[in-house]
Amino acid sequence: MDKREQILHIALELFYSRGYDAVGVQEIAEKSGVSKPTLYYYFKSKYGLLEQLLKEGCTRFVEGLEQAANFTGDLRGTLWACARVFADFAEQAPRFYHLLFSMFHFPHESAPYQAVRPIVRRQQRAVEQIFEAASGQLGNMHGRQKQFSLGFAGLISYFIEMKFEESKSGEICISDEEIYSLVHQFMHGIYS
Amino acid sequence: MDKREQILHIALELFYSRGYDAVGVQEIAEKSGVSKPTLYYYFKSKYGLLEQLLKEGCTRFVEGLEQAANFTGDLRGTLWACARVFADFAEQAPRFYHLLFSMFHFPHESAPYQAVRPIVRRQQRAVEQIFEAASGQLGNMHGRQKQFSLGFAGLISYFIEMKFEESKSGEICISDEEIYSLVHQFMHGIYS
DNA sequence: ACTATTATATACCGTTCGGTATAGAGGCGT
DNA sequence: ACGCCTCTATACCGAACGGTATATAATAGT
Repeated sequence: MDKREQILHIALELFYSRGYDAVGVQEIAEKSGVSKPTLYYYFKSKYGLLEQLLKEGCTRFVEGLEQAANFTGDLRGTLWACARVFADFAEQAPRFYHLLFSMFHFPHESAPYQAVRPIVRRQQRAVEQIFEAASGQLGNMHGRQKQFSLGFAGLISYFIEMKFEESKSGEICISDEEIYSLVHQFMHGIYS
Repeated sequence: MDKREQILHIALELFYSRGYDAVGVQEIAEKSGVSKPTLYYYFKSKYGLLEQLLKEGCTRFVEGLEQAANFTGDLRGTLWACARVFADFAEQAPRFYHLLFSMFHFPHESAPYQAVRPIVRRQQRAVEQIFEAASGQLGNMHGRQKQFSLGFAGLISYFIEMKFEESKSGEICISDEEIYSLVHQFMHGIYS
């Protein structure tokens, strides 16, 4: 692994476990086996390192989500596909997933939130788009697209969070059935 | 306002807007109009200040939630009462609410999360208790209490977050009808 | 009046923070 | 052999960090 990758890897590990602000550049460099100027050579600042980390870790996820959110008439299927993208992401890159979603909730003026803001936006727009496209079919959701999209995203991410808390290894596995059940719950409530 | 209260007030404002780690004790003291040793006189450390802030701000909320979560046979009514407690809290202390819920998502090893952990626990237990009590009535939710409780909490907090993002003033108002609709959505899905 | 306790400030501690000036090593084309 | 570009380290910067030793007002009990 080259040094640049190594730095990103260690930074993820540290930001994940203690948070961006609580981790010093010094420590990242030392644990990566490089000196500080090397880190500053690749990423021009601590913030730049965070940005790059997010950018390189999210590309596939966000693109996958946008593709899955392409509504073609089947709401259940579309929601299922989106939930699957979330779940795959959380399975394949659990630390990264956790870091990302914790940053979603940071104070809006903080540096970490500034860095995730574009990703939050893209993710939210993708999910909203589903319900906007579907509102043509389902009159009763008119004007409630935003409520539904946030509700859906909230349901998914809380479910994944629950899986993390259950897991001892830090790794999780989410079956297709679980996702189906979750989407079903969202669409038809807890009684069915 | 006495100095102790003033410090807590300013600390809330600063932690809310930039996060615990990014705010220095110096700044809190200066903006509160006191010197650092005064701050350390009332709260023995920066972390102690955070703990005290959370404790004093949460007591009423958590107690209210535990009371509302007392299941007496009416699931819809119980969920409604709980959601109302969340909403009241968010209305009455928006900054505090936001700070608290952002800390729920911090890295588990970080100092801020250590401080909110007991509150998270109490809150989760209260909501779980509802579904455990209700599972006697509703066979189909057996074994899924945790999923439901996290799903419910997720739905509520995402809804409130949405209200915050819509609001320009930072203050929000959540009507009884909105809460009813939210609980209904949770129980019967988005189609009804 | 004397003493003890509470509440406050000045001035300082060592450490760590994010970031950089400078220089050297290694390959690479000419 | 020379200059150029990429990569890396030593050693340092001023500022800010969390926290404290010490002194002093003010208040209250006796």
